[in-house]
Amino acid sequence: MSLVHTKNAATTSRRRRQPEAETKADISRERVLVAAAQIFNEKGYSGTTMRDVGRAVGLQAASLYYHYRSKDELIEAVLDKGVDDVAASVRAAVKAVPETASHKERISIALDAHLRSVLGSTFSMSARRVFGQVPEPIRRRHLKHRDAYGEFWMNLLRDAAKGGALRSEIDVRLARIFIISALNSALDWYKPEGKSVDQLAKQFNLFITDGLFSS
Amino acid sequence: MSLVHTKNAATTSRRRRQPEAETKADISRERVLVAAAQIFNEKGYSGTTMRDVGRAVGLQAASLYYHYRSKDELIEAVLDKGVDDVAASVRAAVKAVPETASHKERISIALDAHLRSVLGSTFSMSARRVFGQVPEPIRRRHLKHRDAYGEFWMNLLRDAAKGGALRSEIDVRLARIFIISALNSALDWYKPEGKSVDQLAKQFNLFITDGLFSS
DNA sequence: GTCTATACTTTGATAGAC
DNA sequence: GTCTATCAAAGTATAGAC
Repeated sequence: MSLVHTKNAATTSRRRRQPEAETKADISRERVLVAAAQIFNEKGYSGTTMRDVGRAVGLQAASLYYHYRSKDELIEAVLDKGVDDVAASVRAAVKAVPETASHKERISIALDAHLRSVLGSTFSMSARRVFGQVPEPIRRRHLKHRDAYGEFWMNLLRDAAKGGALRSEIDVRLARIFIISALNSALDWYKPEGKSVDQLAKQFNLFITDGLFSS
Repeated sequence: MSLVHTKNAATTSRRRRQPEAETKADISRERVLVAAAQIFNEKGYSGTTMRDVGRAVGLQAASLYYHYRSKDELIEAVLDKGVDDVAASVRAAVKAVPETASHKERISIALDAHLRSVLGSTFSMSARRVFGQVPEPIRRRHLKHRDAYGEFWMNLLRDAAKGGALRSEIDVRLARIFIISALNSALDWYKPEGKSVDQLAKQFNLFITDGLFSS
């Protein structure tokens, strides 16, 4: 039957009536993923060993291979979840904006949602940290997830530009990268002990939409 | 006599009249450093082996230990040179600005110099890439170099704020981090095939000082 | 599903000849 | 200064018992 490694094939021994009952395998797999995100975030890609991850979930390193084929498959899952979660969260926030809102309002909401989402997710923290450390093939595959989210922002900005909301000298493509990079940079230095995410979001919004200088 | 590992003790066998004649050791040490920066930048901290570095300079891995005590001493040198070079370059550019210049002009110059310097230096590229991967003690020591440069920017911005050039709602401390992070982010995605550094600098200047939205 | 045992590989670093 | 030889440690991954 070979159910191994096939996340939802484990529906066999289901006893409850929920359409998506979680098997023990599902649960372990999930716990491993969460722990991996945590540890990759702390120690980086090469710095994290399968033994580390195993210890964190109370399993032997060898047992992890029942859930993930390799360390690389594991980190790829972390990476992808990192950006997909943020993308979903921002899309939802923007979708909730009334049609009547201005371009600036819409983009402000998106900025805010991105920052909050990113700072609140171990997966995106982890993804940012290890992205540059991961083997090339993984990075290449993962890039598709980033690009999809990047496209979303491109549309947001293109609409604003068409509506005449943006400065005319601006290269929209560059602006998109600038925005996302600036927001993500918070992952490198933000410490919850200082400013609240709320205050941070307000300042970033100011920096990005209005700039630093007055008049 | 034990001259080993003491960079300038090698002045013993000097034959030329230059006050700083380079011994063979100096030359090798330098070549190793440059190669290391290159390779660390490509493969990251744990991804780079002493064998890799040795191969790049035509030495055996073991021979590197004549010039650097350890892999960590080597990467720390790369890290420090990365930020020190940029700092020196930006300080020089700002020093050359006429006293009569406005705060905005001064800061524009600094932005420009930082971006150019960072994109032109293998050391700063490498430093950015590996900073998050390096053992904690190294990172901690290295942080002093960053902080020194950060202070320079703080003064620049504080002056501008005092002069009333900045928007009053702005948190200067946060603005400093925002600026440096945004500029450095170019290291992650800039490709020489696209826009020129010139164009890039102009756009960044616009984004940061004036913001994205018109009026 | 998870364990124990272990094969295999790679790495940072040292010793000592030249 | 650089080489050859080598070691000890650590890591990924597999095999097979339970």
